[in-house]
Amino acid sequence: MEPLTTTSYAILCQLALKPWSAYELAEQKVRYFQYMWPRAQSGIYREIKHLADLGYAQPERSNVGKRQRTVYAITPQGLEALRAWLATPVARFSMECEATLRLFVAPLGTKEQLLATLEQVQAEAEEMLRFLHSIMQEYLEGRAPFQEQVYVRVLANDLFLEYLLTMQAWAKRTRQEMMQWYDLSPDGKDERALELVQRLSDRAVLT
Amino acid sequence: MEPLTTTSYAILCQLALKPWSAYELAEQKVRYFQYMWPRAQSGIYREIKHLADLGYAQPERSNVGKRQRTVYAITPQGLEALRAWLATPVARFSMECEATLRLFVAPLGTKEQLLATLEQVQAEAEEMLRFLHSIMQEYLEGRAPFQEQVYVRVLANDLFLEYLLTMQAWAKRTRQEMMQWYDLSPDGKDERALELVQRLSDRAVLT
DNA sequence: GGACACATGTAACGGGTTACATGATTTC
DNA sequence: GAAATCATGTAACCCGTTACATGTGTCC
Repeated sequence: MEPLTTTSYAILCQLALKPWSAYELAEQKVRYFQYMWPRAQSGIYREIKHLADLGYAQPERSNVGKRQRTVYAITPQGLEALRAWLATPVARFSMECEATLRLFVAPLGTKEQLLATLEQVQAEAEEMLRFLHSIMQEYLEGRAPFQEQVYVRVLANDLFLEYLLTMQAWAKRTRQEMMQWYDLSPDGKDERALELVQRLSDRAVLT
Repeated sequence: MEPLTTTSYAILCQLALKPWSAYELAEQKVRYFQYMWPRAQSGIYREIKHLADLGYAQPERSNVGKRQRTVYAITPQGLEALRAWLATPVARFSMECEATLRLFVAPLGTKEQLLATLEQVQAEAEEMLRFLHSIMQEYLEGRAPFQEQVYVRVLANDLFLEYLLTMQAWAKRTRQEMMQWYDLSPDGKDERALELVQRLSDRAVLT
């Protein structure tokens, strides 16, 4: 009855595939928690307990040597909750990019600072692109975890890829644009700016 | 000294342009708080007080009729803080898209549910695209607020546009792909999936 | 003068974070 | 057998949220 968060459902999604310990979910084992839905480790520990309290996950304590270990499995009620979730309206997608905010007060800083910011954006996009590429190789070689899910996962990775390429390309062309500037003042930049606005305006027309 | 959040700096950015009341910042007047950095109204009220406590913003109380009104102006220390911020490493960009998570457990639901989810993503992207288009028109007609900032703002809007187009195009082609499926089971979808993986893998190679 | 939208806030909760704690295993 | 790292968690703070409160113009 009580509404769960998307993070709760993300965990339930993982449990639907097989039982996991909180540690496994929180660490890099589940890679989409690193990139597609990053959350702090402690939040996962808390949330999975919450799921257990609701009866959506069944904890199973065992011992590895002297250390105790708790593995959670999804329950029939948990599966039911997941199914119900799929029928609800989806949460709005969103993006956060501090670099664009910095552009709004660019004239307060230096051109070098702004270029460095954009370089950082580009580098982070490229780091994730390399990671994504290695994942795609795993699928091609048939050795990915949950290889049998490739037909749906490729659709999610498609978005992730295009999003990263978008970020990378933007950082690149914005740097190039800015490198042609003498400084960050508005002087003489109006005409070119309106040209760009016109281009954006055209592209924003729905087809 | 104490580290502010990006939201604090987003507010400081606005104050750097001119003084505002919390109400003006929180409501739709500042459009990028709606789309580029959406935050709840009450958070803005709290954060701007915080900025005042730190001496980064100067509150000026006045009366409109019988109602009191607080307008905040940036202080020299506030400007200095903004400048210092521009020199720090930028926060990582991020995206959240619940729809991709739902793909991971797609077989639990129905094809219709998934298609509806994707339609919703597409519709939301298109709504924002229409909004962005109207903004671009304002610039072209020279009547945008802060028109003189067009040369930097267009760079931010460029990213926003490409990001929205990416979301829209993805939702569209994923729907089309899925409409060719008989159901959500893996049966017979492997070959096509690996074809798509190969394409993603190729695109992910850095140039 | 009642309804309703505008303007300006406060209260309280929860989910996200960082930081810390502690025992086990491996390494050298 | 000391150090480093792995595995498993707890504590506490803070940002973001929703919900509520209340006064003020405006419309009819």
